[in-house]
Amino acid sequence: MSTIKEIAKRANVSIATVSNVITGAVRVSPALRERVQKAIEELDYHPNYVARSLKVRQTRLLGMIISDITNPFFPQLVRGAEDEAFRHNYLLITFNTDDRVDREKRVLSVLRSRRVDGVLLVVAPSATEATHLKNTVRAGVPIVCLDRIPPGVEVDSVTVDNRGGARKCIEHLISSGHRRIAVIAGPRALPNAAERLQGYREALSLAGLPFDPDLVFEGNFRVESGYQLGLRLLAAEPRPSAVFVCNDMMAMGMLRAAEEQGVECPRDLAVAVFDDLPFDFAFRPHLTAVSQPAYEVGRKGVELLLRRIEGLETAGERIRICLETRLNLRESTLGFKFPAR
Amino acid sequence: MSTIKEIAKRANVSIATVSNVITGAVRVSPALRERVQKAIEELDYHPNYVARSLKVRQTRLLGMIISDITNPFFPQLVRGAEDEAFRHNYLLITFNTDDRVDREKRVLSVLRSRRVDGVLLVVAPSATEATHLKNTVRAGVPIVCLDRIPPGVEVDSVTVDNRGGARKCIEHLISSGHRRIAVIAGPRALPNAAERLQGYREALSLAGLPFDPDLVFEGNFRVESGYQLGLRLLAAEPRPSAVFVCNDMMAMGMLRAAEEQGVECPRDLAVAVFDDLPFDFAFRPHLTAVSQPAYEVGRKGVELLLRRIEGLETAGERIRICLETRLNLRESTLGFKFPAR
DNA sequence: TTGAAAGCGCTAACAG
DNA sequence: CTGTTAGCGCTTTCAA
Repeated sequence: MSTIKEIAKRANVSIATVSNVITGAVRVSPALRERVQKAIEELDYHPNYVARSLKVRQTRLLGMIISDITNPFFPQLVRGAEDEAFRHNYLLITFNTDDRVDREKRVLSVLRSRRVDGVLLVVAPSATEATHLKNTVRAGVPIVCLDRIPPGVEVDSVTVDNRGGARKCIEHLISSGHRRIAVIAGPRALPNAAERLQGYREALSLAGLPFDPDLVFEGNFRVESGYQLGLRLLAAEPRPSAVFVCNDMMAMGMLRAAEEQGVECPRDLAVAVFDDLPFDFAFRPHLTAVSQPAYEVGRKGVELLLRRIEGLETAGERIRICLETRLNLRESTLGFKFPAR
Repeated sequence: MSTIKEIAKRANVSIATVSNVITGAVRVSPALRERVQKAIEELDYHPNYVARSLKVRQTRLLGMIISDITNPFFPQLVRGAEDEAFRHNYLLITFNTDDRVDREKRVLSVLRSRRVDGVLLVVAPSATEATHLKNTVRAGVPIVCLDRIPPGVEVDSVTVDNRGGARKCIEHLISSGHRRIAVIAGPRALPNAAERLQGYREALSLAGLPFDPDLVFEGNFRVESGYQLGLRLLAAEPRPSAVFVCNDMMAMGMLRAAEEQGVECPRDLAVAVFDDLPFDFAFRPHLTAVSQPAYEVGRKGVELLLRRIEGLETAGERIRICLETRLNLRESTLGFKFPAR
């Protein structure tokens, strides 16, 4: 690969001049500019961005840490971030932590060595305090948290209204006549899981319905736990007429459990889900779902991060953006009919 | 952020010694090593990998170019690549091209400037010759193509056996008694789409069945085209008893079309798909599908790429790895019953 | 405008 | 074993 020196020699100018035509920061006479451009063309020259990064102390690299790209919520998120980043000439380095804090720590350390200009982070749930996050922020690496807000750390974030989304959803079930509404919740250590459960309780309380702890089944957001809890839930006496499942993965497990037990949705059981799969229309039945603006979370996350990086936001003032959800009503709840008494 | 100089000063050693304890390449006495490590700890020092990259002419960065992370085939692919890369201390920079060649060109140029050590590429289909690929290879940047092999370029690749997978699938339909089997194919410009169609024809031919061009519907791998072609297909007279859809996205469109037209699968129509969605168990009906080892394609792609980078493979000899598919039989075809005559 | 030169933070001879 | 030093390829003063 050719270097700036070779271009300079071939074009008979100094390396400074080559640099000037490339960056465009300083005016260069048309004659020289043309000679330089010709040389660049002929040698298929691609300026060494590593050297540039070292010099200008800016890599235009962003780290993106998520839990698992294989979880259908994340591709949209990542795509939104990538599009926005690329638009501003930033590149994204992505990582999966599988929600493990040790992975997160290691990745963050790697990213600091790489001198990324900023980090987009979907935090791994963790009971212990987040010193690795604080260290990173203190070292001057801006972090924007997506989807989840880590407790006890002052950090910018873009999230969705989990509580409100869940509440709307439960209100729909209540107004459809349901009274015994079970919930398959996420791990309580995850703030947004907790918020969804809170929305559930809030809706009940607003409607004057009692909260029954026996109707709360706490899972871990994975398919398998949805399946196991689904089995337990279906065995409850009397069986709830509706379930609210707090994420898509668990919903799929739950649906499989129902199928196995010969419980038909929506005939025997209304099901509503937090998270709207992009492929819902291929499901039977189509699921009533709280839809999150995942693409927008990623896009806005980068937008905010870049403003931080460029110092456009007031230092010391954390920004929290919260996006709205939408409730999509479909047959998994609309198709349920209460038996005539 | 602190530098190697500051560590050296604090530990009272030369910067070379600091470098030596970090890289571990040269022996350092325990006393000095300890002092250095203490200094690193205290200053929360993270070696500047940018500077290192410049010096050693190696970034340990891999570019990964896919068409769209939002397409459910790719997350697995990317995950496999990322896991394998990270295991070897390489990082992945990912891009979406939406199958547009202009994007691909631009991305490749960016990656060359970034001095990535290698590129994993899912090529955008293109009629024109791939000079940008050739240039990149000629410049010494190893490329491994995944999933698709660009025609006319000598390049390593990891793909799956599209032809064989399709053939197995059609053979299953034939042995189930189907004779009028339609196919919703991918764009013929895409080699793997062409291969799937070829597998279809091969199976027919092997079974001594005639090939009917009217039963071939060429789409573009997107949901919408599956839907449109589905409508046309269902209107054919006499209606085929089975359809083979050449990717998951089109299958979903096709299923929607069937639902709208009141054609029930598998009662009225058997459906088989190339691509097995990870969420098939949530679908009704469960789909008979040709499953691709996407994770493995990504993983093996990185494995091969790293061997190239490290010069372990014979130069000038291109390597083509082709992975097997698996046919998963499910109710979308098994549930079909031929009417008694 | 153009060019000479210093230096970004690190590694790798090389000398001691 | 430890330290000195010359770059890696670029940007950016500063003088001319």
